[in-house]
Formats: sequence, C-alpha cells, structure tokens
Amino acid sequence: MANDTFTALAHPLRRRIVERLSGGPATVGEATGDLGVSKPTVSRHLRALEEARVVTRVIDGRSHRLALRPDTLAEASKWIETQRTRWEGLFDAVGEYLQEERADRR
Amino acid sequence: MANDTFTALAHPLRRRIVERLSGGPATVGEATGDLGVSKPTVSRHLRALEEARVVTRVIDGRSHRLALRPDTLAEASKWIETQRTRWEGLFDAVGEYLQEERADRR
DNA sequence: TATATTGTTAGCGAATTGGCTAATGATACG
DNA sequence: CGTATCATTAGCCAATTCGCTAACAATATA
Repeated sequence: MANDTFTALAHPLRRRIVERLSGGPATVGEATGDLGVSKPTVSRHLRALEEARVVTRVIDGRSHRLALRPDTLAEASKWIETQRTRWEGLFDAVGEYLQEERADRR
Repeated sequence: MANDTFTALAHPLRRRIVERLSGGPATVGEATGDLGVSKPTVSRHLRALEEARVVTRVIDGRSHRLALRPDTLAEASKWIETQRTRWEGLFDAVGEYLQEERADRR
C-alpha cells in the first residue's frame, strides 16, 4: 500500500525536503528556510509527503515537528531492488547473448 | 544526473511496465498486452521511461526491444537508502528521547 | 508493388499540479 | 485581552500530464 511514495519523491523540492529531514526532524519554518519558496508551498509539499507516509507530523502547540518514516522509504527502495535484481538474475541464468546486450547498455 | 527517475516511476502504469520488463526485454506490443490502455499510450510511457534512462531501446527492423537499465534503478534505490540510513543513524548516536519518537511513528 | 505489421506523431480535451498572495486558525506571551 | 508567531486554507492562474483516436512512417512479406 501507499505506493505513491514515488509520486511523493518525484518533485525536486520534496526530495530536498527529505534530504533536509534525513538530518533530523524539523518544523515547517525550518524546512522552508533555504528552499526559495513560500511557506504555504512547503506546507503543501509536506502534506503530500505526509499523505504518502514519507514523513510523520507531531504537533506540539503551534509548531509542527516533521520526521522521516524509514519504513516507507525502505518499502520503496525494496520495490526498486526487487525489479533490478530480478532483471540481473536473468543474466546469471542465461549468459552469452544477453551479456552482449548488457554491454550495449553502456 | 537523471534524477527524474522518480518521476518516471511515479506513474502506476509505468511501474507495471517496469515489473513486466524485469522479467525480460519486450517489444512495445508485448508490453501493451494486458495493460488495458492503447498502444500509443504505452509508447508514450516507454518514451518517458527511456528519457529517464530507466529503460533502453534497441530497434531491430520494425520492432523495438525494450530493456531495463539496472544502473539507473540502482542509483534511485541508493538515494532512498542514503536518506533512510542517515535518518536511522541519528538514533544510534542519540538514544532515549528519539527512541520514544521512533515508537510514536508506529 | 501492394498489403500487413509494428510503432510513433499529431492533436484534442479533461484533470492535476505547483506556485503565489491574502486571509484564517490556533497557540503563546506580554 | 491584544499581539506576535507558526502554520494551514482559499482561491487564482499557468503549465503539465494522461488518455484517446486518427493519421503517418517504416519495415517486412506475398
């Protein structure tokens, strides 16, 4: 479930936010800091990340503390690795002909 | 480079195509098969995947052979894992307080 | 050369996305 | 209570995305 993790990570700004949060939790204001966009915009992106379960929000008074959800990130990278290793597995099984194609891919 | 890998993977249909291709190369027609959309639509998605370097295309006469690019997939999953492990690393370093937050995230 | 096969391009509309500013909510603090 | 602070909501507009059908391009085959 929650497979629009990739949709959440598709936007460059949201990836920058994730990179920011990987260094520790932050408030909306802190996350907005150096991104060069307005706070409502960041708020919107954080909501998208939250709905995709890439981040969690803990509301403490008037400040919101945003944090990454490693479980969701793990799911996403696992999906990718599943596809990649399945593909790679083809070569282990077959050999010659496919190995050439592999070289083609530069 | 090629960081819109996530944009490429954001679309459900494109993920299905990737899953299909992880089982081996396929032509446009083969990829279209059971997806329930028109061939021009699949053609378009394949082009998107190609531009994002998620797949390569080898044209052989009138049929195009599409194949996954494991290198691009590896880059993407690596980015995710970098963020995730950086986040996880915070807990190894700190402890108590953050451990509680960790439990909150269910 | 005529026809079939494989795929792309063109062009259309509906829907979604992403940014902004202005206004609103809600909590903290003097 | 009044004001500042942290954040979301509302509403607008431009741009992009996604699907379709119809038409075209290119290669194979009879």
